[in-house]
Amino acid sequence: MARTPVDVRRRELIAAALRVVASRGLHEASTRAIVAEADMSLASFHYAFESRDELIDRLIIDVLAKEEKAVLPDALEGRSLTELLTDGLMGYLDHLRAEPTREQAMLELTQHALRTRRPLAQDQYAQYLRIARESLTLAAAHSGSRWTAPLETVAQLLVALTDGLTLNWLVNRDDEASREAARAAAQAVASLAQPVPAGTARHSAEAAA
Amino acid sequence: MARTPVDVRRRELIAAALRVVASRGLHEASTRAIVAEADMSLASFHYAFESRDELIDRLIIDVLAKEEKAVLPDALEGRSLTELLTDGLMGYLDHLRAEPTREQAMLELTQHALRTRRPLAQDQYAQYLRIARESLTLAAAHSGSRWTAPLETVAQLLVALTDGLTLNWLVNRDDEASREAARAAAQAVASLAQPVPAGTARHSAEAAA
DNA sequence: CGACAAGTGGGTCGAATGTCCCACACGAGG
DNA sequence: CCTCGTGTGGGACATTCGACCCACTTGTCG
Repeated sequence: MARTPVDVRRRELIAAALRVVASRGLHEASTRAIVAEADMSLASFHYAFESRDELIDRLIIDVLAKEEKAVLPDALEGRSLTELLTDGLMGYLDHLRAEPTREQAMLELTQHALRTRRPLAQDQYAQYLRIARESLTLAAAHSGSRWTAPLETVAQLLVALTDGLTLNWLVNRDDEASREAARAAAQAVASLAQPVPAGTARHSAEAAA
Repeated sequence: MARTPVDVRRRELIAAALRVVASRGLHEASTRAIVAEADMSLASFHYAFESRDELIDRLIIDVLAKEEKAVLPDALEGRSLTELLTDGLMGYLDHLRAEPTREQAMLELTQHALRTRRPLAQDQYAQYLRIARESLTLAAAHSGSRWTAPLETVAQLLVALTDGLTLNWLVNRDDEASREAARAAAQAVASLAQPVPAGTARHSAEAAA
């Protein structure tokens, strides 16, 4: 009998649940499918979690917390804003291409939350917005530009774009078409900024988190 | 006993299914929930359709065919490209605000198709692309501009944007924020076009459907 | 060693699901 | 009138689901 403390079992179950959702979809992620993936018994499931719903909630929160990275370009100095944005989006596309099922799982979880736990979906979205804001601020600072539209608005635009590009790629799986669209998107977003005249550059402390 | 020919019963069932999906989500659209909504017996369901899956397929195809309209601006002459795009997106947002559950249902159906009937999802996406192309061509022609990026790419960008804005609004239900984002989006997309010098204007026959 | 909490396994419950069956009600066509 | 094909109703089926229960093992701590 493999005796394992509850909290590690919880982690294992959450990880297994994510794998099942990714590979077979949320509606196939039954308690039995999850425990099979985690190689446990049903009893262990309900020992670790009150209900399936609680696990799904935890899964959303968990997966949400680890979405930190991505999108942030590798911050190369001296590149134009368009280049930085393009790099960022391309990096995201690479990540998407590497783990498409994961991103599809995220989408399904968002939609599930939208029906049953709206606040969770809003938290998720707020997280994306924060990352977008930071990336945009950084990109503007490093390329010597400033946004002509409110940062919050540009961030919303960027998030909407990544969501849309994600769906686009997930549906068509057309790398080249998605890349073209991403390039155009970067150029379009960059048009919402203008160069800061040399000398009036504001100190980059504003670009912090 | 209400004797009804099969084909009208099929239509009624599809309509009822859409209402159920919209109000309660795809996973709650069981055969029983649907026949209850349509006020029929279970036998009528399986007399009209082989299986639930067949109904869902038909629902996707059906709902897909009726998505024609929207996004196309009311084509006012003499307005700038940015204005036309803004109008188009605003019109879409209004539509979304008027029938949020329907659009949410479309999203769920797309995602379902993505897992089980990918070609259907691709058809749906191709349909969106076609509408976007037509709208963009029309808008450029009426505002005396031409796209500096390939039309197909700009269309992909526009579709991605509407998808993203849809998700954004569905999650946050913040009318003003979404409108701001839409305005910024219109401006950004418009930056991918440039005015056609007077005199070199191409005949607008190219703008036809 | 003995008691007790923590963790495990297997079986089971009621509810819901998709599907199917069969006896019946009609209207049309002979 | 009878018959036959198209619908219709009310169950019934096996399967799956989430949840739970209880008897059990194992480590820990006194």
